[in-house]
Amino acid sequence: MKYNPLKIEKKWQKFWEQKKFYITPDKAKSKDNFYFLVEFPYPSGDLHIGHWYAFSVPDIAVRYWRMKGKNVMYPIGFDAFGLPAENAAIKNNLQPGDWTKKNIAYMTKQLKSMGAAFDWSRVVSTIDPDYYKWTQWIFLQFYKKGLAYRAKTLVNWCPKDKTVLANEQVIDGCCDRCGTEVVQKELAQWMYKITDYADKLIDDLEKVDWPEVTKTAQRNWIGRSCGAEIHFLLPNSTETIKVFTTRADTLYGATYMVLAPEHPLVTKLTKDQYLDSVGKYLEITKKKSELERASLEKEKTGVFTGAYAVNPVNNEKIPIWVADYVIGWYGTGAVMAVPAHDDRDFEFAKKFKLPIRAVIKPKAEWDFIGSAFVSDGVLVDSGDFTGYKSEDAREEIIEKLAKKGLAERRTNYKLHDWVLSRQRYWGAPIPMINCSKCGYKPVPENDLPVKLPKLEDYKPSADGRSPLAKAKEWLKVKCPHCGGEAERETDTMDTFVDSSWYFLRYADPHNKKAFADSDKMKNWLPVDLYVGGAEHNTMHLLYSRFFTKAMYDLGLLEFDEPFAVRINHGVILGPDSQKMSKSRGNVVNPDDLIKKYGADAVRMYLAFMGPYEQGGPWNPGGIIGVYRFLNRIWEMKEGVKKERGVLETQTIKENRVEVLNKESLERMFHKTAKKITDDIESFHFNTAISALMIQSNEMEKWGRFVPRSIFEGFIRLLAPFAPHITEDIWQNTLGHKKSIHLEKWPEYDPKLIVEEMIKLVVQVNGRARDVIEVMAGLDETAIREVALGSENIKKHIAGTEIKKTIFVKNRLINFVV
RNA sequence: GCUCGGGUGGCGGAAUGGCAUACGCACAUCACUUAAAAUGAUGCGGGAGAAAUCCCAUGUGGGUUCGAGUCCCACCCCGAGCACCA
Repeated sequence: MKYNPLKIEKKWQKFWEQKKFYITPDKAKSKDNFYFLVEFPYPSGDLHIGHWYAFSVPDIAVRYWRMKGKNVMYPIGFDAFGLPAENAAIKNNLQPGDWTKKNIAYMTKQLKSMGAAFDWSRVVSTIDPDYYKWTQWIFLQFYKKGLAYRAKTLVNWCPKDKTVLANEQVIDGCCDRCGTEVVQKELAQWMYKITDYADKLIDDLEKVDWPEVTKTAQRNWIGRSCGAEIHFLLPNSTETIKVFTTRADTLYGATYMVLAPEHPLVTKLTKDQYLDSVGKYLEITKKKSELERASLEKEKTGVFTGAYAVNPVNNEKIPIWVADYVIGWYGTGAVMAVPAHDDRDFEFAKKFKLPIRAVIKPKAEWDFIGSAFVSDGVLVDSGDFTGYKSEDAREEIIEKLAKKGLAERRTNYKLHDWVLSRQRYWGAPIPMINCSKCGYKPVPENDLPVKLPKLEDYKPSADGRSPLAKAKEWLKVKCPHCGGEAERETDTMDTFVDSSWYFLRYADPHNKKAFADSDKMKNWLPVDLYVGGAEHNTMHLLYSRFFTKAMYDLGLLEFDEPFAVRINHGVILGPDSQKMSKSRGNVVNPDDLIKKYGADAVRMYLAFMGPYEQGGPWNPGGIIGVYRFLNRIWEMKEGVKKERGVLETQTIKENRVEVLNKESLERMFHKTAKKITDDIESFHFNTAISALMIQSNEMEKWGRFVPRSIFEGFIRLLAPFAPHITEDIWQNTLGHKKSIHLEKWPEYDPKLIVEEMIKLVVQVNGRARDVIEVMAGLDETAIREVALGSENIKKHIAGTEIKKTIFVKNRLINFVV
């Protein structure tokens, strides 16, 4: 019978489902638990090859750890609320709920065709009221502790999607969903106080085994910088202007000050004759978009206010300017400008012909005409501090000013609080009630969930009012405080809120009384291994860490980092090396591939094509290689039905008879088993598959005489990679009664992976000149004798004297002449 | 500009400081076939040579070492993230 993947795969998938193999108990006798998490998909409607990469490749490791005797939980779910689903529903003229549920049903079917060891009994969907009840409940716990609050601030507004966005969702000034340029709007929004955790979020990165890229991305994103706020006095006034700086050592070089246009003192301190020009400047900046303002290409602009500030270290009067290169919300919105030691100030000073005064010098003489000197050095022209090193001067100057009340140490962060409210329909309602008498009051926990009402017209509106405002009946509610007439909050939550705790729910997905039972969480959490895309570095992964830390502080969790180990997978690109997209027409459809080659071949090829962290373009011709490999295994099984007890056979190669003996094949098998064991554990699936191919190439030489014991071991090694074909061979051909996926992983014998005969390289002057086959473990004297017997070596050292011999046991001998 | 990755055959890629190019794809020749597909065998970095064998080659230029794709220094290119954050 020919290899027919379609037929056998369906059959075994059904078998596994009926036998409930992958339904993971919370505890299993004498087995350690292993929580293996992959990012749950967003139900876009169709499984694409990227999903296969994300789920079927890690499934190799899942199946491996199960065979190794661990009780592995591999859950799956759907991140189903959110903008894209809603936009798709609008486009298709459907209810978002109908659209999403249809997609979930279809994708569930597709996911099952993957042959992954998902535990379908734990499936979680964020749109399920039983789920978002707890999303709302967690919000209320945060609210009670002041970690969720409402405030009016400048927020990112997407004019197309008609909603606010978190800072993390603005990419290069544009909405990360639709690409429209984001505008700044002052709106009252619900926020999570993630900034309270800025330090812990940076410092605790030490505790986790995550890729360095992810860690640095998070550190950069949080952007901690330690420095001081320094008070500049205004002449004839008690008022001061505070500036934030990390370079107090350059204070003597401050020649002017710059306020951001948003700074509250700008109009107040501007002198009469400058009011016109400053007013005009403020007008112009207001019209600029964030993107324009942030553009580095444009020339710096600014105006003088006519006012002066006094430098606290030397009582020098310096002019105060307004310029939009200073960011209003960061630090104090005001900076002291030290053009000699800051690139931006330098550029500005040159343009407006402001003085440039060097106060830090490297050892050598240095001229500031060309550019600013921004490194640390030694202070010059700095009063009492002349001669100090930068790093000392910083401390001392702050210290001195602090004593006079003119400075205080300060740490600033780039991180903003997380704006979680969205003026859109398709999300979990924020469980708050707005009473005209009492203000905002939380929905009593007993009334949760606040269910999302069905709305005929759920489209967003331009005025920033959520569509839920149209649900008149739903809106009306009694104030939980005074009992009077009140209205529900109409904003919904950002989807990232839903996904910030889903991994907790998998531990206890059907709990009606709590988001998860604490004993059940003990079984599984924190997550042992989390595999997902690098695009979540500063979003989902940061938010989840924040949730975990906040919930830990609330006493809801017993750990403060959610994911012990993180692996980022690469992205599969189209054959043209471009990102796959329908408009480009370079989308690879996994369903077609399965029909042609089977799920085993698809998963194996994805694992084989390169390092998992790397991803890369899909090569349409490549899959045939693993397909052929599986076919050869399929053919090979025919000869193995019976153990023939053959210890030796032969094959003819290049007209030479090659003698094959079972012992050396056995040794090779143990080496292969070790290689594959190590490779799976380190996620090097491509080299593991290569080792499988090498082993099978060797076994093929045996024709119909492949020793059964070795073949069975091989099938077990192959099982995590190609679960269907191995199951079929295991049960149907080899006649085992139980599933291969309940078998133990082959343990290799360390004694057998040591070769008896080894190929030892003979070098002359570090260049390989011969290879000799010798007994393993021979010492230098013996090897030297054999090596010097080689004709080619004799030739290379003829007429010269051996000055030195380098000998590496079992590897090489090198004669230096 | 800063931070983190990476640069190896026609292609995807392999190599604890020790035979560079494993494994696979593509390609070529042969076998099977009326033919093709499938399958199998052989070859496949460049150069010289009948061959044995030798020389050159891991982005570029230096260095360390008996020996460097691997370590160090400088530079070039590609990718990702951050970016007027004081």
